[in-house]
Amino acid sequence: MAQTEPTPPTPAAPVPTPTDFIRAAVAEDTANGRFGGRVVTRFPPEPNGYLHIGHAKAICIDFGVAEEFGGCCNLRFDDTNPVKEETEYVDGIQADIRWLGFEWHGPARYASDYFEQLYQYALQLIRQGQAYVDDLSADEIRAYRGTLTEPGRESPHRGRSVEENLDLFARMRAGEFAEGARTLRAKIDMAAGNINLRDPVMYRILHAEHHRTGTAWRIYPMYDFAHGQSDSIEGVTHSLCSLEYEDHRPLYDWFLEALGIFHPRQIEFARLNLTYTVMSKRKLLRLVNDGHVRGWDDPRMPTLGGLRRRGYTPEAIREFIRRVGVSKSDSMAEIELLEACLREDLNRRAPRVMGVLRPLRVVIENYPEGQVEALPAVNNPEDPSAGTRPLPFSRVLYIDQDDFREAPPPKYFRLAPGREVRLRYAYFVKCVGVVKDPATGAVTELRCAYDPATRGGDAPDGRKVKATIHWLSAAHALPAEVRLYDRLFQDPDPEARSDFVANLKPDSLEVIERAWVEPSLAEAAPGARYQFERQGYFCVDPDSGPGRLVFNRTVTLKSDYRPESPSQSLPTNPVSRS
RNA sequence: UGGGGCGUGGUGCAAUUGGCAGCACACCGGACUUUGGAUCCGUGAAUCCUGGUUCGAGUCCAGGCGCCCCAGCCA
Repeated sequence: MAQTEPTPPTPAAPVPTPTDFIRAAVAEDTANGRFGGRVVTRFPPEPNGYLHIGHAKAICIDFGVAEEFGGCCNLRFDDTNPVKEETEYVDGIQADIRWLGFEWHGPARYASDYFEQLYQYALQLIRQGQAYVDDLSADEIRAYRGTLTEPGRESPHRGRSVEENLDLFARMRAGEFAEGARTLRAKIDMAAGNINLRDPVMYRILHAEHHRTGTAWRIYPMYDFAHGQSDSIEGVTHSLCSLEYEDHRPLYDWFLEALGIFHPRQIEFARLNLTYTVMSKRKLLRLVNDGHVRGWDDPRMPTLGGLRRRGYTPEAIREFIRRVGVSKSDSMAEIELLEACLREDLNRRAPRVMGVLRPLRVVIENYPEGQVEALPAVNNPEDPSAGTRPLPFSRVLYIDQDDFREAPPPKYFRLAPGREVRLRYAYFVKCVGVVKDPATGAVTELRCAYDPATRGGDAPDGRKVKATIHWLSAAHALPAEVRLYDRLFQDPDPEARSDFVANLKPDSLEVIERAWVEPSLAEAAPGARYQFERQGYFCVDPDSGPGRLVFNRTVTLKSDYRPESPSQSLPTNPVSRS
């Protein structure tokens, strides 16, 4: 019998209202006194890759359910396959979970902590005549397994005596046999409709070095034999996992039942899918290895590291997961929902600053040469306590090229020849001249006149302007590199394609080498998030250093204005689908 | 008749377990605005199909249809 690890008694916590089928099931178990009212869950990542937004859903469910029911959640690395797993990922995964805002109960655990106990369990099944050593090769096992519609055949070694099985299994452990030479199998039912029950492999021989147990073991348990028993050893009450394990539940239950040990309840939910992105580790790995992105934490990646670098907040991600809900139907959440959660969060907390991405020089002809004045700008209209900061204003400014049209289309309210607009927190200015490059005809400079009476942005005569644009004093602006990200794929469901790589957007990253930001950003620290007024949310990339500012555009602001041609709509805005 | 699961507006989730189909995102329109942001108001839009039970069905029953997962010594 396994000792169930003592877990803190669950206090008479207020039972939360069930909001989904899992919480309803847990609430029912709690009410019925099943598991003595305890609630213990676990998050069981395999340390063979970095966590992504799909894992965030599992994390929020595993940790969230435990927390809501006054229980606890373990972190257990499912490290039963030494050839794929690495310590590097163990650290990254822990950091990501903590960044998301969760803390596991006690130390991080490992399935490999239980290898000896698992071995003893295997011995028990052999003695009970419910497991046997098979000499069939991998190919033979596959052939004997049958197909989805035809039953399998029993292995010729299925009838070995307990003694022989015990001997052979001990020798497997001792390393007497070559990799793949033998396996330990559960004796269940080769005719079962559920293929998982056709004498599943429990142990395979692997002469590989394990990231934690080194070369102590030559045999390693398969997922099915390790997971449920690990849950049992840890006293997990509710083992929440994704839908593809539904077919494994009969096997999960079978092992626990045969062993006669503490029997947790496995409940499955649909994993998260997101439009315009891929979620499988294999595909993400390929994006990294083939150089389609700059690494696991490329801001275009749906990895938690990528989202973090992009400027996402853990709060936004958790809110997104909450809104997506939990169910058993395969579904694909829209990236727009994630972005909505992000904007909601950032709108509340991100300080506003001025940033000019594509500068257009503006000379205020009637503003005194050499004069500089500091105009107060509101740091966050959503948060009065954030105060104001001084913004330097002078004769030569930068505005964004987008904010001027020599021939403005209808509904375009910004600057144009003869038109007056407000420079935010500064003055009304009117465009009185346009300077062009004689060779190309490109607009290189605007000549404007300001109205001194409108200082701060209000006209005493009550005159109105239809647009307010952002600006920077050219002499005071700081240069910055700005990286604009678009979604990685053109198709909302790139995983549906046979070759998802063919669906990559060719220009998902645009680097603006020389953009300008306001001087208050001189000391901006990596990770800091800002709203560049009228443009979007940006964060300081870790590539920044002393004297070098690099910003990532996290997400654009929503805008009612749609340029003339639909193809010019803001890049991160949704492609409309019918 | 291989096994398992799932079908509610464009998307994701609800519906007191048989009682007026609701919320969010998206979309569209309007108000307001010193961010074409935010905020506020509003429109449109759904129960896979066919039968049955019932005063009443998204919910119960029967039969269809569609989609997803499973044939690793991966997890």
